[in-house]
Amino acid sequence: MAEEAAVRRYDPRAVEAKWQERWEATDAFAARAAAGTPAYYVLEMFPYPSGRIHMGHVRNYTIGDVIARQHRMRGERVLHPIGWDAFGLPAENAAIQHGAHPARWTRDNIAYMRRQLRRLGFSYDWQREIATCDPTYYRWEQVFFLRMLERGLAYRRRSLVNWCPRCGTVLANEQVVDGRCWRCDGVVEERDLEQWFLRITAYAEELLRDLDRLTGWPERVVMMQRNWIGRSEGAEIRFPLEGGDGAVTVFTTRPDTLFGVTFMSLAVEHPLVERLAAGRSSEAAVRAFVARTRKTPRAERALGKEGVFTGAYCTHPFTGARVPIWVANFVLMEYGTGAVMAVPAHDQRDFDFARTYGLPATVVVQPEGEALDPATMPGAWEGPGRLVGSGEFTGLSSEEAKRRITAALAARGRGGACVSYRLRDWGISRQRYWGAPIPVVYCDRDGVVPVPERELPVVLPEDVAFTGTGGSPLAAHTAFVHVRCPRCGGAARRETDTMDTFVESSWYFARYCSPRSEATPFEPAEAAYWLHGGVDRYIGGIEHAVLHLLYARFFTKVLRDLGYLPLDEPFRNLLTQGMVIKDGAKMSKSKGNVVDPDYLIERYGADTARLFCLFAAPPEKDLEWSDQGVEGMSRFLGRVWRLVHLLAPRLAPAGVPLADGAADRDLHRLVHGTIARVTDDVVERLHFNTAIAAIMELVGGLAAAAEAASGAALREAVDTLLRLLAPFVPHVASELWEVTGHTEAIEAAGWPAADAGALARETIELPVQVNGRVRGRIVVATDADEAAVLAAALADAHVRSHLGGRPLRRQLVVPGRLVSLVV
RNA sequence: GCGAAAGUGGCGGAAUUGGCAGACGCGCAGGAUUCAGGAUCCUGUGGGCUAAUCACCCGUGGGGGUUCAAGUCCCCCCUUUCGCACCA
Repeated sequence: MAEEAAVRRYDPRAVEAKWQERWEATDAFAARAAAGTPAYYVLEMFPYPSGRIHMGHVRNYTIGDVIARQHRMRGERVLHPIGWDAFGLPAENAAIQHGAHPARWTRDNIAYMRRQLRRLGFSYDWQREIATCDPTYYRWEQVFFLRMLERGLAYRRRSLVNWCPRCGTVLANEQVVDGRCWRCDGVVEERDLEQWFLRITAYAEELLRDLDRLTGWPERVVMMQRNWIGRSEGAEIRFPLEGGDGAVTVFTTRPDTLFGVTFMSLAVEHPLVERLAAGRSSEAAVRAFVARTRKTPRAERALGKEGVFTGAYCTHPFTGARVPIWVANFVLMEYGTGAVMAVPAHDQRDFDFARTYGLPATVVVQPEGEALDPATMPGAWEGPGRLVGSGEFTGLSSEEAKRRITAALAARGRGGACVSYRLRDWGISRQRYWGAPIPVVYCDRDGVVPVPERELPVVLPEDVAFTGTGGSPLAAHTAFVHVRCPRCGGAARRETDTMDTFVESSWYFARYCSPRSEATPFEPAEAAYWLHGGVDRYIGGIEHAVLHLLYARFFTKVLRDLGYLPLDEPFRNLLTQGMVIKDGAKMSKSKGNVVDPDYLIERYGADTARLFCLFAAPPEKDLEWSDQGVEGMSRFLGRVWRLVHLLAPRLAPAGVPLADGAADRDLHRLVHGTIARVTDDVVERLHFNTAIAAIMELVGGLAAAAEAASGAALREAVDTLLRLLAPFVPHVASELWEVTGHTEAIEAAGWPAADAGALARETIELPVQVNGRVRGRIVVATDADEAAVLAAALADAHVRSHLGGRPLRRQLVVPGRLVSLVV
């Protein structure tokens, strides 16, 4: 085409730089509250400043940006902030290995990544940027900690932690993968340390109950949290020790099997073990077993059930029978009471253990239509049935027996109903430098003393030495460690552990409402406006399904109870985006299959990168990387660029009426059909791939109709096309908006509304089925009645030949859909 | 083992409430333009049968069922991915 030579070439670099500068200069995406105007808060999980962004970030933030931009165009006030989850171990490792101070390393990384995010054109309110390593941020975290300490929600206790000898540090549970360190792959050991805990278990019931309210969350995530909290209803039962001194208390979900108990199993860490074995012939064997088991990593313990008899007995609460007490490697001290009543006939673990050690089994639950025999059973019967050999409870169903036995235990003072959770309190102490200091000191006289609030923040000192050996550098910083006791003024020692970085990410979403506020963490008016019932849309990876998303829910409830936030749940709607896959595996440095976003922006531009991430798959599914797919998106934008330039001189001014005639009417209909589809896809379904497909069809239709359509119809079509494109590819849409004569920013143009009238058609084509197969198509008036449609169907020659003159057994007209004939 | 999600052309994917399977893109093929390549534009593209882009048959992991009509609903099975994993 001769005209094409005149069209300016599409140069993404120049276009994108131009608009990014303009957005920055005008602070275009500042979130400003406006009473009476709807607020919309869209948030993507903030990044760890690792050095460079990866394609997963690009995908995550592009999804959020489309939503933010679309809501802005709908006239809502949008809060779309960004920040940095800036504390963490990699910064400290960089210091040890390369000598760069964690603060410096982190700041440099943030600077580089911030530039990358700007180059992608994300519409953040940069005035609200936060970094969690900033004392003005973690200061509030220290305040929260003190408040939790006052309420007993933070407490100190000795416990077993994961220790990686090769890294010389404690690891969080989530950093232990199959018993090995996630970074060096070394075998993780257990260590007994004093640790700070947050009492998340106090909120177990509410955290579980409120899952039902999270209707905007993926069912999968709700399920994972439900399993993680792991609520079990059952009974606590006390078995008095023989000799009259105390009892073994167990938790069981199967009180109905109580009469089938043939022994007890205690965890090796159980406090009774030592006392029970003391002075007996079994003492040496028990000690050896306990010592050996405690040295064995959890993962290896699971390989076989082992145990040893303590020599001691307890007494059955109903029968008075002697029950031997064993120590077993598979019993967990952290769950229930650390002691299990063993019922080999009705629990597979007990069955296996009993087989190994020749212990007896007693059947007390008989399944319908079967007679179990302990001698011949291939395994335990764990299902329901009717009770046998269970005294006064014999004959009851297992469900009924659970209730009655629990009640009888309570009446005798031998136990009662009990609820147990799998959820454990959250250990937040980290023997690491690069984290928020825990604001307490230890005084020989006064014990644990909180740092007075007026002295906060306890600032993390920067003048420390990184040797990589001998524990946290903080412990060697004498000015930091040696302090006066705030209570007695005597010599005291400061806590040198820092907080788990998951603490910072548990409340950052709320800080964005008033990130510079110094008087209070959350200004009530701002929080009320933006957080009306939670973040409207939260977007991030499924890997946080339990940890971060559970901690943030917990923190929100605590902050509510402390009077800081009027909020029960942090995230109203959650979108978990899939991974970015290449050559069949998740993109990762170790697999060598990463695509560098910088390269992509350099070669194709940010708009192409964004468009590809959105088009290749719906957001919740994994995205398969395709170099050719990227080319395709680049081609599409080039086509739009040329088409709009070509049509620009022909566009009528706004307000000129459409011409009569099919050309304008058809284009008008296509335009409004596209608006309806794209709006539904973006707002309701969040399926950007089909939204983009619809826009592509509009581009195709527009190109085909261009010659016959009037300047007015072209104006409507081109303006609409650009507005629909704006959230996805904001730079090129902005540029073309200018090219087509607009002086106002495209963001101000608003989101187009579909005109239902434009979609109306005079005629409609319907398929006609004969015996369930399509045998013809008829064109009828849209408002034709059933008889007219049927007559048209029966008049179709091809349909008639398939009917073969046979009488109709059934005829069906589904209005607007099809005609179905049966012979 | 328990729990969940998924399985559709050569590939990514679409089909929103049971109503024309394969939208859109990639790839491929043919053509136009071009010295050539690239770029761009046009046409075709599930399989079979066929001279045919007529018609007909088959087709959404496999097998059965419900229905005028099933990718979609029901039952059984297979495969893959993810999560939890001795939780008493």
